[in-house]
Amino acid sequence: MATGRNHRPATRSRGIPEATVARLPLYLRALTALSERSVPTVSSEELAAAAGVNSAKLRKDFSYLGSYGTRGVGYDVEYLVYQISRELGLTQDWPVVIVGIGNLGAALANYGGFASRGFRVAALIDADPAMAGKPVAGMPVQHADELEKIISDNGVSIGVIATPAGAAQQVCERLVAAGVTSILNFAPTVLSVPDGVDVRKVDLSIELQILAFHEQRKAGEEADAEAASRKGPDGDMPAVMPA
Amino acid sequence: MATGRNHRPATRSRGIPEATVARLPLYLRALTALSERSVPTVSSEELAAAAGVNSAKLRKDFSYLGSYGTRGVGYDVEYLVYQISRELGLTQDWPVVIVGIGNLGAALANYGGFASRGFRVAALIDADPAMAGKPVAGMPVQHADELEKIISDNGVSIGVIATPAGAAQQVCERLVAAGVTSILNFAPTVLSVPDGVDVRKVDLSIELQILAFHEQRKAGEEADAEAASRKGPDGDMPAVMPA
DNA sequence: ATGTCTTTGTGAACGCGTGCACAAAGATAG
DNA sequence: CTATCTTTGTGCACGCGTTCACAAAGACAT
Ligand SMILES: NC(=O)c1ccc[n+]([C@@H]2O[C@H](COP(=O)([O-])OP(=O)(O)OC[C@H]3O[C@@H](n4cnc5c(N)ncnc54)[C@H](O)[C@@H]3O)[C@@H](O)[C@H]2O)c1
Ligand SMILES: NC(=O)c1ccc[n+]([C@@H]2O[C@H](COP(=O)([O-])OP(=O)(O)OC[C@H]3O[C@@H](n4cnc5c(N)ncnc54)[C@H](O)[C@@H]3O)[C@@H](O)[C@H]2O)c1
Repeated sequence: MATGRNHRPATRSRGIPEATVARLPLYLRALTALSERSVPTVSSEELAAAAGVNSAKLRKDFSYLGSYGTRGVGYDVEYLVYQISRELGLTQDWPVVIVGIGNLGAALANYGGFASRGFRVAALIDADPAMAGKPVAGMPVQHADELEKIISDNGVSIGVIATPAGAAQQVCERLVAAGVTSILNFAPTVLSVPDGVDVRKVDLSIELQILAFHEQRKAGEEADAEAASRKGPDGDMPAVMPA
Repeated sequence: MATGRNHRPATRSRGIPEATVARLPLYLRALTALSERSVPTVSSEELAAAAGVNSAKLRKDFSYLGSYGTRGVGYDVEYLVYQISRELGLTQDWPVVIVGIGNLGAALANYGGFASRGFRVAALIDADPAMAGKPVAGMPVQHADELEKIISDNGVSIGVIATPAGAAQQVCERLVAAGVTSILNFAPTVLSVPDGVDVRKVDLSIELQILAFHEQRKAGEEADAEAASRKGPDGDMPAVMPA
């Protein structure tokens, strides 16, 4: 994702739409749960309910992968787990580095959900000399000076940034220069990267603000319903622009 | 967001599209940075670059809020900060509770970015009796038994779930029953909620899997380019379905 | 073998979001 | 006051994603 670009123009990789790719992990999680309960087959209706999506959407999503269902029966759970895993690239091992081992970075390092799929934390990296060598989640933190060597030695292509916002762009550039081509960014900044590098962001603050917007709207609608008969339809908005 | 529904059918609140709402916090962040540098006005082109979006998109987004720009000049930074803050509901105080004070919950509690906008951590809640009373981020953890009282006493309408996946749905139901109408979910589960309750999810595992997909595709394209002349266009896929 | 019944896979319609391109607005200079 | 120049606000077209609705496919019973 390059500077200022946040939607993929023609990246329907092998014809698989981006929106579908984003839902495959959801299906995979639901299927894994079924697999653990030894359920042999599942219908699109049942699986869709478990994944929290529309069944027509699920069938269309699967149709991009191929015809893996059996009409009148449904989908073979184990087979579908394998197919989706393969499509997502989870049949191979993905070494990941986490940069910035503070509150959040340490929590991520301790997170078990990493290893559960093919992701393996290859190294924890921090710029603070006091952190170097300290064990976090049973793994010694390495100094940022080693970044390039770590990436190269372990063949890391996915990096997680959990540094303060001010350091994120610089860390990003070092990661990319060292060979990382996918970045998961937790710092509240827009990252600029060259073409061919994917960036996904997780931003708590943005999520909360979106919730606040809808929350305010709900409160406003209640108030509107109450005050509807008293005033005009327009609540309170200065029509003129100051300054 | 009700069970299985993940896009808002007719929620263009006052005509503001959901996609626009999701970008407003991005603009707000860029504008705040400009404001701190005492920049008086900014053009759509400059602001769009700072926020990492297309300038036409930015102008269209702002047009949903009203005509706040001046042709030939641009937008007044301070005024726009105020308007967007107001639109997002950030001019008021939003008390938030965090449920599940483990690795992640503690990191969230320690996160400074919460208070920077109108969000205030009203309480930290955990089910573990050993946690009760223990200070985290300078605040005593309260036991889950107190959940309903805390929500009610503080007028909390936004809840953050950072419990294990198995507990999330149950915690969610208690939050909703107690009056919470917006939930930010970090647990890897699909939450079922009644109409009128918004759920947003943050899922590290899904983000990584999406990155892995594109990563695999990049690697595959390189391999394809290399092996293009040797084999047919279809790499390796069993055409038959087993079992 | 034939019929019934379930469920998939997909064609088609629709709506939303994006980005182009330009007319209108207003600032600024002469 | 007029001309020029910059930048906004938006009409329009296009493409993606979602959903409906149904024909085709196959399982299963008789
Ligand atoms: N804590 C949260 O819950 C939370 C939530 C959302 C977003 N964030 C964001 O995540 C980031 C980290 O948050 P945190 O609470 O862990 O902060 P923190 O201050 O606890 O940790 C940051 C760590 O990054 C290290 N660091 C600084 N510069 C570095 C560099 N150039 N290279 C390598 N390491 C470097 C620091 O030494 C420190 O250990 C911040 O950008 C924050 O805004 C945090
Ligand atoms: N740690 C991460 O980086 C990370 C990343 C992504 C997702 N997650 C998810 O976030 C959640 C929390 O992760 P974690 O690493 O902090 O786990 P954790 O086990 O460290 O913490 C979970 C906490 O929730 C508490 N809890 C359990 N049941 C509860 C209940 N019914 N009510 C209130 N509290 C309850 C536990 O006592 C514990 O303190 C998990 O669902 C995990 O999958 C974590």
